[in-house]
Amino acid sequence: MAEMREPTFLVLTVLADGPRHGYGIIRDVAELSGDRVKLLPGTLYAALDRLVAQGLVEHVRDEIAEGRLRRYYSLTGAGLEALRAETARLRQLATVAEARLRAVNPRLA
Amino acid sequence: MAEMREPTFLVLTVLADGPRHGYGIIRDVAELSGDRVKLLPGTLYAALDRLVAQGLVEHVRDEIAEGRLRRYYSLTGAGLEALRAETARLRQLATVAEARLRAVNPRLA
DNA sequence: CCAACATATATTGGTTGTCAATATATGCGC
DNA sequence: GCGCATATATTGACAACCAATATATGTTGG
Repeated sequence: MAEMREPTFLVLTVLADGPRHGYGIIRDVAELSGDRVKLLPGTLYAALDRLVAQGLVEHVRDEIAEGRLRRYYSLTGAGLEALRAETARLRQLATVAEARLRAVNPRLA
Repeated sequence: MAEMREPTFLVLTVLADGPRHGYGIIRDVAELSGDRVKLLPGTLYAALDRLVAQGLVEHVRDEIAEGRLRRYYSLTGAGLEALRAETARLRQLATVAEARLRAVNPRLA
């Protein structure tokens, strides 16, 4: 699996909690990231199409709520595995960088 | 500061340990990542130019070792801060995703 | 009542960082 | 002398993202 960027990672993370529709994902990503990441429509819908094509996400159903169409998406098994792998990679990156940063501090103190 | 990709992040992480020349960064990044990330020359030198232009890295000196030129680069104060911020962001991402993944497991077991 | 705003999906054009490939040159080992 | 590690550099292509715009419905406030 190729490199995954932050917006894509957060989409998968949100979907790990259960099916969501596009706009719901935008809201949840904003909340999950403390309003740091606000997905733009172009980013989100392109990401969903891509993730479906990659088999990490599937389009599960459509709903009409309050007159508006909602397209629901869900994580696949492969998507869950990809999220696990990606999370482990991020954790490892943070861990090695933190070790280096701890080693740097004393020299500056 | 805009989004930082993995190769760029690892370059900063390596430089947190002290000045390095380009090829040394390539070697250290490979080692640091357990051979998972092997920087290509195009990626590295473009990243160094960009980081210098952004003020996160500076070109400190040149050496000639065994007949070959070595261009040494070092983290700036801004670069160290950027690395700290980026590391915190990665840790936060990993943490929230891990929480969701822990919540998902029981439903599947 | 209508204007602004939230909800909801979609497309288009541009930017950016990376990959892939190629280039050049030196030192070392076989 | 040939290949390999060392060392820097450039070019073209691609993938994901941002910015902007578009369309349409429901809700809320003046």
